[in-house]
Amino acid sequence: MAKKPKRPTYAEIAKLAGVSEATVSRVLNGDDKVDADRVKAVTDAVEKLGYKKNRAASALASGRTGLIAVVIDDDLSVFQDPFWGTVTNGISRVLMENEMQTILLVAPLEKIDSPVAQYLMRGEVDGVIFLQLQKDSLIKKLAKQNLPLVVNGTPHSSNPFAYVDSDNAGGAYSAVEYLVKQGRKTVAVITGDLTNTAAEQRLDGYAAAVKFFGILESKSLVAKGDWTRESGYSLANELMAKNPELDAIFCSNDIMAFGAIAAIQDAGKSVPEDIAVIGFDDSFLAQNSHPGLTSVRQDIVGLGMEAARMILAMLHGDEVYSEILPCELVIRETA
Amino acid sequence: MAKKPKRPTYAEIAKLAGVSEATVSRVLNGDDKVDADRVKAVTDAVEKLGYKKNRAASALASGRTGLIAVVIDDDLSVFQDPFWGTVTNGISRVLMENEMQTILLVAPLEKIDSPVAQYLMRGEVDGVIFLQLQKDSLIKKLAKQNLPLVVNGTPHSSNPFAYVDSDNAGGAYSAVEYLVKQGRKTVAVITGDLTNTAAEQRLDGYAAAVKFFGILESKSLVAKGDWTRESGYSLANELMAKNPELDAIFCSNDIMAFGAIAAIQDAGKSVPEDIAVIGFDDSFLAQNSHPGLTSVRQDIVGLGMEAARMILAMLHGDEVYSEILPCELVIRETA
DNA sequence: CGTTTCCGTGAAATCGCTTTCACGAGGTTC
DNA sequence: GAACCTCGTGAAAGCGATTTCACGGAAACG
Repeated sequence: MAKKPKRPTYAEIAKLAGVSEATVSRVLNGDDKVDADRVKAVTDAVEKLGYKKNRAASALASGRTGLIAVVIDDDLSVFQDPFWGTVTNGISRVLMENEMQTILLVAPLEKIDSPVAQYLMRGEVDGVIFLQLQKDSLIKKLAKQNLPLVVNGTPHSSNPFAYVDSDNAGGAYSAVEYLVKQGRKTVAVITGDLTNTAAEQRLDGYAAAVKFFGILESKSLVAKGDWTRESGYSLANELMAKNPELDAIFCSNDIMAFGAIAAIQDAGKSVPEDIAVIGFDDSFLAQNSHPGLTSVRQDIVGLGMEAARMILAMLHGDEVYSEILPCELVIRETA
Repeated sequence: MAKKPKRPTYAEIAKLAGVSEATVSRVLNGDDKVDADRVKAVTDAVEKLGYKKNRAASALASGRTGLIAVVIDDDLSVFQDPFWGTVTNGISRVLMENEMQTILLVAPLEKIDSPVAQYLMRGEVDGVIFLQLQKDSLIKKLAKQNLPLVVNGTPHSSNPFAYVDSDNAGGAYSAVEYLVKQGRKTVAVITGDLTNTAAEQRLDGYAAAVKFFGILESKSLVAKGDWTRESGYSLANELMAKNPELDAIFCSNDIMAFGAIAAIQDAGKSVPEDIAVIGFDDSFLAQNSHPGLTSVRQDIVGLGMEAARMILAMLHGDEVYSEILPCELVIRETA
């Protein structure tokens, strides 16, 4: 057990500042209607004593815990992809700056009455940030309880909660735009799992660009992948077989892009000379591969920071709107 | 603000069970000297009311917060490597099962009086798990405060705190052993940054195996890298230049292994026919590369789970010893 | 059989902060 | 100038658990 070095309390501050504890509380919680002199007396005393609020006491008295839960659905993807860890870093930073604590909930929450769900509904935290979309039913129930809540990623339906997401469509659009400006005429796409909104949006961005720039539109240029390397490999082969003119492929993530590159090379063609390839995510993989993968970068830390700011705003009682963060094309060797 | 659905308190339980609140507390905290009948009455009442302890109240009264901090030094590596996120997952799982909360502290804590350090010393958490070695001075100071504390990774000096780590030396040893059994005669090593104990241990494991199996020992076979792809690339070139007989390279991480493979291929040789390559970490990269990288896998989730168990044991007042988790060689195509 | 010890138990104090409520001084209003 | 507000302030009542302390009965002792 940790030895508890006696910490100062309101009692000491109040005595030192010559005011009541109630006033100390008011000052420390930013109540504006306190005489300026007393505010100064209190802040001075706080400074002098090196006072820090006792969170437990504060939580007990106010009902606000100072905790924000970050909920990660515990499937394997989390274990292999640094994406969520990075988002969480962004969240933690912002919350810490605001004297809030980030508590991590890594657990499957299939059912609406799973332990995690109950935990959240019990009011043990002041707000929740979901990484990855969870069952709508749970989220709706929590929202109905008035629990401030932000989701990372775009939800399917229009829902009563705020979300943050990258501009998937815009990122895809800029990838295709770049390919066109490089003189590519026949640009295919390998999508992610289309039950996922990000995959959908990336496809939309591709389609919009193809239309806008007037290059070949064809069903045979759209291959439905599932984010895996294998799907990238086999679909690239299919695309090449069906479209002899093919000179570029936009892949909805980096992993599939690597699969596609392997297929292209195995077919005796070269990247980017014969066929250009662009991925999405600008993952560690893309940065360290050989040749370097041209890819669409998302501001992942930014997603986390923004989510945290939104939660804080909600706690503060402000109206909060969903946000879309821009993506940026990082040009390397494959396109 | 979340609407607080009125939760039951000790008062209700006490009334329903026909005992005093003190007894309720005793039962709920596992005090053994309570009459069996009353224990049953209380547990029944708890069950019936669906009671859950209010953490804030409990923390205030007992001085135990129920929080364990996970401290991640916030440099960029954390953002790009899923390693720490994975460890954290393991930690969170175990803690949650034990009704403890994992709070995440992502921040640089250079100085001994950084905000994070102060936070920890203030007794806001019941224990700390450090990911990655921090300044010894801070850790020692915390240990002196009797704050339960576990470190992930092996510390340099013998220190008064417990740690968990993978068997880096053993993993390296088994990689070299495998290479030898495959008939390789001249096995080089590319080390990580040797100021890091993991890098050191991996080198030690390599050296031990080389000695044990009686293959060529030579300074020219030891190249000091720094974990980066570039160092892997250039050092592989150097190794090939200095050792025409070279037929295998053990790299202390996967990234450098990819650099080495690129160098070997650029030199017109093939992997694994001419030169076999083994990495370390069995990262996402290794699993998705082409050809698949043979690599030493650590039980990363296990590291986290073990660290959490150790902290819990400490909280429980048990004696805790450092632990070393075994590694496993995952054979793919590069060796 | 009187006396000491042991133990399970409940009453009540306590942890440190928040918040309600009432009070009094100073300002308005008619 | 009486009646009515307004507004900053302090006293005090919680928040919901834990823990100390003292009590009474049972067991053990002499």
